[in-house]
Amino acid sequence: MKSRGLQIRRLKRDELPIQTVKLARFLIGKTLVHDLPRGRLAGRIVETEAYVTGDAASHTFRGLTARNRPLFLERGHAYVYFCYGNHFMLNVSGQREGIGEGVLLRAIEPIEGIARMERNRVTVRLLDLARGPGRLAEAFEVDRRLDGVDLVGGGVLWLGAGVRPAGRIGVSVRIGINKEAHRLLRFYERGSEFVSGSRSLRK
DNA sequence: TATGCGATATTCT
DNA sequence: GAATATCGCATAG
Repeated sequence: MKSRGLQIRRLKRDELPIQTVKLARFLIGKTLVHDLPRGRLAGRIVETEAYVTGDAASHTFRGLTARNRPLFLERGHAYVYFCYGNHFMLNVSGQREGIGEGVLLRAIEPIEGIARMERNRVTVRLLDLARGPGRLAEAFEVDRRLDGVDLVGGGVLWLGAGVRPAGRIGVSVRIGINKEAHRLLRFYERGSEFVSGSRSLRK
């Protein structure tokens, strides 16, 4: 008996705030979906970080390069890059075309395709499937082939409306950076066990 | 719980 | 050649 999964409505670009920090907050509770030939991977976004203009921690701090080009696309495009020689990171561009800003997706609560995520991650611990940006990309089979795709344009990797309302949203400093470490640009669903970082970073 | 470390590829200096 | 938006494992307390 094949599961039909739940209905998830695709978000339209018009629904995305035209401001990266607002988008980072907006995306908490929304859905990330990757439709693959053998099934769907989906989950609730529970943790994000914003990277904005003038931010030394942003990949666009020194302007447009071949790598960061997707961040300069109209809001809602994917920027996927390879980090620390091991992991892919998935970002959503957050501004009007020509402005290089984005939102890093840091953690997801798995909803659909869990068995496949377990295989992708070589772990059966539900909490660890997509808790952290590198794990998230691995669970969702996101790699550089998806760099630059439109997440609100009808493709296989897309943003959907929330299947359950977001809880209270917490704000904190970002994780894993050295520059601009004081800025409060990390957003998360408070109390969620699917959020990365230490316990204090989930409260 | 917290800290430390190695692995590893790509980008930019 | 240095830096890096990480992870998983090890060890200590």
